[in-house]
Amino acid sequence: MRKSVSGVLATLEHVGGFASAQELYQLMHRDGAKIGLTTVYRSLQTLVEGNLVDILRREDGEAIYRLCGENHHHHLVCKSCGKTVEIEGGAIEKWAKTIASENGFRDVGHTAELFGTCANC
Amino acid sequence: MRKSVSGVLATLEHVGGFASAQELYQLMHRDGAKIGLTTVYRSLQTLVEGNLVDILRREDGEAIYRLCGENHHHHLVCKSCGKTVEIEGGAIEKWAKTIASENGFRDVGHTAELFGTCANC
DNA sequence: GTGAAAATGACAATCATTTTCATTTCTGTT
DNA sequence: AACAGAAATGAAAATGATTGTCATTTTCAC
Ligand SMILES: [Zn+2]
Ligand SMILES: [Zn+2]
Ligand SMILES: [Zn+2]
Ligand SMILES: [Zn+2]
Repeated sequence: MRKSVSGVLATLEHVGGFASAQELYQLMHRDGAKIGLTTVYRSLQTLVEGNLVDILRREDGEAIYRLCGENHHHHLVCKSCGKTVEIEGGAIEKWAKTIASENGFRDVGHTAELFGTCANC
Repeated sequence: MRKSVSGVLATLEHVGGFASAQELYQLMHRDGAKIGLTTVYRSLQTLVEGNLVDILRREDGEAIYRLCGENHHHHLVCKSCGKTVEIEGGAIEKWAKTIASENGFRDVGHTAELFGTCANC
């Protein structure tokens, strides 16, 4: 694996959760890495193509990345105050698998997010 | 309701499924409507705030809109050839409601999409 | 009719992402 | 080592959706 790619991968491991390309770029620079923003984008693309990293979207459309195989969960987000609860998605995982096999699909991933108004709002 | 807002709403009804702001703007112009792109965005924002319209994201991050309460379904998309299957999401609807009430959330909506490789690819 | 307030739209600004392209680094060959 | 060609890099420009600005128009209550 290219040095730039493994550097981005290491940074993603270090943050633990989600991070955008811009955030990763800033983090790497704060740690003294000499990598360009373009290369961060290219490395992320490589990692996504190699199924090492998942890509999802923030609510504003910005792409965020996370390691595959990590503690997989979903989110329940309050539209008003932003409060976020991490959700175990067992039921959804099962559903995704069922639907996939019913339709002859392989290597099926999924996104699922819940959003509403929390008790305080 | 403002004229511009109901115009956007009508266009969204007419297309039936998902549409981006830019697409709606073009459609409305093709039909002779004199509405600015800015107002299309503002009307969509109003509709989303009024819970008349849902907002999701295309894979490239572009925002797409659809009427709430319409024949609600999810998608199973082939990453390779783009083949798309519409999915009845009964199990997900139930899951969303359960999670929401367990966490004291109200007015909970959700997004859920499946993506993989179809039998032909 | 008057004037305040809301709505509109042209245009500019913003911001993530992609493209371009010149330069640097790598890799194998003589 | 010297060389050539390929791959990788990054700075800067281009792109494209979305948002902000602000002068003008429309609406509405009095
Ligand atoms: Zn809240
Ligand atoms: Zn899941
Ligand atoms: Zn396919
Ligand atoms: Zn659903």
